[in-house]
Amino acid sequence: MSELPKAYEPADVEPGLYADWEAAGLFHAEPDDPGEPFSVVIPPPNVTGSLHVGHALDNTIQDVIVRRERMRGRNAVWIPGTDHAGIATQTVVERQLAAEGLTRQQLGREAFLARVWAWREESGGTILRQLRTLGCSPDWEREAFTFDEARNRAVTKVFVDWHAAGLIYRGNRLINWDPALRTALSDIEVEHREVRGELVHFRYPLAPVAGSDPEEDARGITVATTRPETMLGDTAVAVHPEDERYRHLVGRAVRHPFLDRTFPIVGDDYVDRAFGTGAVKITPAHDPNDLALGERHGLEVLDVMTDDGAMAANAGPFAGMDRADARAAVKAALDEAGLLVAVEPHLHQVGHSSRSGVPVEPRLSDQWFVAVRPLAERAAAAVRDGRVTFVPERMTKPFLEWLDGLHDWCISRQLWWGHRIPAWYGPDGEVRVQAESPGVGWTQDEDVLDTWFSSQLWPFTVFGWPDDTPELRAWYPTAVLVTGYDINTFWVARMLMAGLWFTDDVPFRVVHNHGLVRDEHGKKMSKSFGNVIDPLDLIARYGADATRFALLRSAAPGTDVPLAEEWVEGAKRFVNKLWNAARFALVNLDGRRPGELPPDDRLALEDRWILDALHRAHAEVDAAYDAYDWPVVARGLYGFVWDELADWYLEAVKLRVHAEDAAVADDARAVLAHVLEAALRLAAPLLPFVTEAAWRALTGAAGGRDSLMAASWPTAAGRPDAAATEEFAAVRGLVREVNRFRSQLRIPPSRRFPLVVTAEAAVAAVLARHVGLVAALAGLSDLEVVDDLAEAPGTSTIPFPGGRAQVALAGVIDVAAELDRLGRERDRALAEAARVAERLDNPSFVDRAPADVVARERAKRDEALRVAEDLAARAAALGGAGA
RNA sequence: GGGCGCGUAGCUCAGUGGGAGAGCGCUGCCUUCACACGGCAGAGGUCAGAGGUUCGAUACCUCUCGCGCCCACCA
Repeated sequence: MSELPKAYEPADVEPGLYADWEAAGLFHAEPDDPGEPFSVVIPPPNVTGSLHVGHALDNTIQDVIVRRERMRGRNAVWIPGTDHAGIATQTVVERQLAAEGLTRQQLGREAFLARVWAWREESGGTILRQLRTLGCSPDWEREAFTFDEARNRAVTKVFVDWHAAGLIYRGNRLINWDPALRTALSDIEVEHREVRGELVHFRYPLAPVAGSDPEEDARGITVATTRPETMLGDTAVAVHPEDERYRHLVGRAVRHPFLDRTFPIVGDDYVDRAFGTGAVKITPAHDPNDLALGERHGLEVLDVMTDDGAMAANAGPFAGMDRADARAAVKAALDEAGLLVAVEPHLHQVGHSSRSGVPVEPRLSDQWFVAVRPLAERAAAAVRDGRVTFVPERMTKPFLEWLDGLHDWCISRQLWWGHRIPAWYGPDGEVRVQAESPGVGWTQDEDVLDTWFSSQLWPFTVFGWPDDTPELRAWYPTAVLVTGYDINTFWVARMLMAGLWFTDDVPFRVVHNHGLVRDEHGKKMSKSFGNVIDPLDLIARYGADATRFALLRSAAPGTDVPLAEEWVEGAKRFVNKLWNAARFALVNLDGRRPGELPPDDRLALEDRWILDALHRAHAEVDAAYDAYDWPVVARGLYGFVWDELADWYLEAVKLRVHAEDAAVADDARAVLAHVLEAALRLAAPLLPFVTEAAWRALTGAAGGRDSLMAASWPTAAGRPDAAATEEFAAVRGLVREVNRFRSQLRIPPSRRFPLVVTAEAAVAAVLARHVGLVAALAGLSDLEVVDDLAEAPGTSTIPFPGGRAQVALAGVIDVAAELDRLGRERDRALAEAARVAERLDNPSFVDRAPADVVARERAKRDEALRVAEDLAARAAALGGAGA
């Protein structure tokens, strides 16, 4: 009879619903649609990518936010798109070429780019398609790409404008060079890794001067270095000017042992006298500190390496060697020349390219830079005055500190795939920065821009900037940026800087940082470790809802997200539970649709209680949604649906929906329909598929625009009723106690039996009002409530808010087990009483603690003592009976 | 070197200045008319350690130990 299958099968439901939503245009928004504008832009994934579990988390969060805002009546839009990902994409296509035995140089720039575009056309949409299976609801009609025509126009404008403002300049500066990729990198593309290296001590002989001591000259000066190969580019030795050991040598020169040149010993207080030998070899071309020192002393700058990290022609006998080989060769040559003094192991941090993994080479190079100071200051101000806030808040401080220490940003890359730099070089060496070529004879800069240069403009270029569009006016600034904390520096900071500069507004009001998805033991997922979880696989086996739920359940803001496949399985069970709650409703509602609640005087205790529980769950879940506190959202929904709605309310309401009295049944159905429907709405953003399927069945909605997606967000779903909850707790307490007996006595749930409960007046009154309910829930054939608390063997005392009751059970119980239990409970009660009594004996407590706390403690002590007495008496009685 | 986070049940984690919790796992019983992707019952914790504040600390402060992350141009 049921229209719904017994078990929820996501694969049968999800694709159809998604297609229906999309066809109905439910993802699409126009700037002049009704409602307060609300927007989110996707952190554009690399076109090369496919959906990994981190994307799944990031996009689930965005989807949940956007879906809820739509339901709240906002004119919400979520902009999808991809990033051209300069280095990553170029590498992928180069690898394909390599498989064909080709290089990009062989192809030439134009042909190579054509090839990348072709590849992008073919497989660039993969990840966005995969987002659909996850249930994501961006406005697909607004898809953008960081390297399309519109974005290119914006990038060029930004470059030209910043150049005109003096914020972009070309300079010969020390940059991070990736010798494998043969391009410059920015500082944040360098990862510092600890490396076991060597500190090599060697001597530079002094160049003799008139009157110098030949012995001292030969002994020279000993320096220490982790990079012996750079000595080929040394142009000075530096000592601390007040170092007694070396002061007399300042002004002398040393002779290079392998190259025909000499260079000076200089005094500079940059030198740390305590480190190494107190004398430092200076290589201005390959070390930032050395360069700074070199500038102070007018030193020569000798770049001794080539683009691919080999020693250059000026490296004498070492020319042509790879820098790693040169390191060993120089060391050997020093040893042979008798100049090697000592080699000691040395642990230190070495910068590696985050793109290719090879050690970065600091090199002096002609590159384009963004002068970040003025931009960073504006960004920091926006954070400090609260125009932008971070969730969680603790991300703020490191962000500000990072902005504070920011160096100029090297934005030129020696690649082909990317936005071309709009700088033109004239025949006479003149440089012009402008969108179009100045004319014949001018050639454009060969380099492209750092990928992040275009990504930083994303929140406004997706809305058509630099044009003044309706989209930009309606949806900018965006509401919240959802991203992992790991790219706050790469991306978030730069969007903030660019956004403030060009739009005079923040690009987003909230930065919501989530963590990284890890395995269930907090380990990073990696292919080599074999602990990678594929979200598409999870979706295929457990469904999108379960995958979303499992992710968000652990996704506390800013905290890494542990995930195990079993947990997704658990989430699926929850989805199935919700489904079956809907099935139950469907078969019992007898065609009734959710609508008005019956008047208060026709509500049963369980109705009033579940409405109170709904009220509390609604408040909790709503607040958690607002706070981006996903675990609390998930727990709140889970607890309400499973523990309260399914385990108690549905059981309780069965009595009445099956009642002969049609009016009674109808009232029960009304509440059931209302509560279930409200729960579906509250869960809809997180579990869009199962809730939609259930909601359609429940409401008879036709689909299309008649969708839960387009339904309104509950505002006052439940109603507070603390008294009902307290009264229902008495019912629950008694039912649980009976269940305990049943379990202990191994009485099957199907077997019904009569029960007599003796209780103190207050409790008896409550229970007497609900004998039918208790009997139904506890599976009793008959329930008698006696207003006279009696002590009897084989009974169980149940404390209730207003007093106690005792359950007397017919039949034989396991005396030994019961005595054991009574003993333990009595010990517990006595320990509790003793602890509370101790507290009450303390005059300071009685004086200083609030009166209600003291009163509660007194009651607690008395109750514990009484319970202990009861337990003792019952144990005695039971012992007597059993003897 | 600087900054941040975390140590609570076997595992993953909530939590609060006055009653130690959840999910999974584990044990026992149950084919109860929404669900065996289920129901009921149960076992299991010196809340890392020390000191301080307080009438009272798992919670607030300090320190110690352990784990993790980010940032950083000391050769």
